[in-house]
Amino acid sequence: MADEKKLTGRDEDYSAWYNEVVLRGELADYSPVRGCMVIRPYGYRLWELMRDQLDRRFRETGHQNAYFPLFIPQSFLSREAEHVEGFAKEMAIVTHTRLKAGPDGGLVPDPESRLEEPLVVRPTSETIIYEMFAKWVQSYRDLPLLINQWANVVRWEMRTRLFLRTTEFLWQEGHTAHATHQEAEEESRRMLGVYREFMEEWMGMPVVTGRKSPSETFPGADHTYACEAMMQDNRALQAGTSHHLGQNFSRQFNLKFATESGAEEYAYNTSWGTSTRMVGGLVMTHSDDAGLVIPPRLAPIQVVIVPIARKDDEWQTVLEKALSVAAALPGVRTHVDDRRNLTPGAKFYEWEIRGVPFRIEVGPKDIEKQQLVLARRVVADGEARKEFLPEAEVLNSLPARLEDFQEWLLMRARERRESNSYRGVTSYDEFRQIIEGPGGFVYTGWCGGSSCEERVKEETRATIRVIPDEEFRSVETPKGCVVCGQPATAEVVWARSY
RNA sequence: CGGGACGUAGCGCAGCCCGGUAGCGCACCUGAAUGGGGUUCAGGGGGUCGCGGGUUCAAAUCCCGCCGUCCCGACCA
Repeated sequence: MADEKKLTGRDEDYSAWYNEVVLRGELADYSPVRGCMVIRPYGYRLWELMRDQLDRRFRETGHQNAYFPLFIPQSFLSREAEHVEGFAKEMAIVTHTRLKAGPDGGLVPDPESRLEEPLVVRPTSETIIYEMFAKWVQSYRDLPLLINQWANVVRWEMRTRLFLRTTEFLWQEGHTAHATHQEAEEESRRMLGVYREFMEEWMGMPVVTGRKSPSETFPGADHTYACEAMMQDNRALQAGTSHHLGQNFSRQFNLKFATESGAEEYAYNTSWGTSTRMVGGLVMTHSDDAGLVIPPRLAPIQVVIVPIARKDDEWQTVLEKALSVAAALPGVRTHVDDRRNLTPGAKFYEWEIRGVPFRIEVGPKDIEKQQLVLARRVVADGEARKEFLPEAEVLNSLPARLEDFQEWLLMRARERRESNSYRGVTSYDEFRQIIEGPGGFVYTGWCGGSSCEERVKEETRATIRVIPDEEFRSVETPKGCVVCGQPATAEVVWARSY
């Protein structure tokens, strides 16, 4: 029976392991609607903590929140040709506004209520937002216009997976309008940097940043930047994107402004987004065979305190001590597990599967010795799982220990990524052996041709994740394309992805 | 839309081949003892066996049809 409670091992079946960790960690649950997800309170709190951090950064960089409609007139989508082509195949469409009794006793849409123009449920909001921007912008003095929206969107994907690809998901989409190409370019780079900083410093999830190849560019964008993280099965996860839209949308939505010299010009737009998918990335970056591992800065509960007692009179004393320990940790998100009907061991397992960074145990023996038992969710090889420390030391050192653990998780993830990255690969055979074997990030030269990219995708299911930014590039300039051998125009990162 | 599997209690499953009182584990409820790594014992509640039809004295079990779910592909800004 103990076996039943164990998780599927990470290395045995990664998908099953991931699902179990998410479900049993109580982040989310399946919903009656296929492909949709219920985010449970614990998972939602985690999302709120992420959201608050990002939102603060958006405000610090001059953005304001606003809200736009869920429904978009179908015709809006079709104004930008590439945009509609990219999204047309995964859309939910509203065509009627009433139901009536059908011939079989069930309900059918009332034909008389058919909408003249169908509404699509937003898969992203560029069209409706730039329609509004066009009304708001008259002069260069109205620019830049820096808006962000927290919302839900719907994309009717064929196959879904908790947090990583759900039919409906929560996200944030920033939309901006600028007077010049350069300003828009700076904006899209700036917001990519905001994402990267958040992912590394708060999620402990290192990312490779760079530009997308044309085939992976957002439909309607001039070019797209992205943050790519490596999961524990060595596949890539696109965790955030930032698009420079050029004047593609402003031309279609008539978003014009008067310049200083009185001339009329189309604005330059950017859009950028991150979603609840980041929660999945967090899970697949740190968690282990015992369950979730949540970095301290984002953990809904940072320290759980478990009182331990045999008899009722002991319980009162021990519980009071547990509460006083919690009170002595201001600014730390603590939780005292005062449930009387569970054994301590059962509680330990439960808080481990929920990824709480630190656990403090308080028993009669500890009170006597003025000590506490401290356990970190994950320790380095060879380190003790539990420490018996004087109470004062635990209280004084906890804030620093939380920060240490945060840093340690990032470092561990970075080391894992680097040991599964292959630089300077020149032979296609070697390339295939890596992708089809252990997997990982493979850095090679690329001629820039889409046919080489397509061939790799067909043969290995790997794609170009990014044309990496300078700091991620290997030292030598790539000599030739790993596929066709022609002169390379850039170094690229290949991987199988989610 | 192709290939494969599965549908029995909230969850995980056995039973089906060979038709005959619907079972097990976990979870849940009650009581007692327990409590420093998944406590133990005793008692209890919970089911149109995915749906429809057929064969039969009798169907979870055999036959036919349908529906649904999952996995692998295709798809995935």
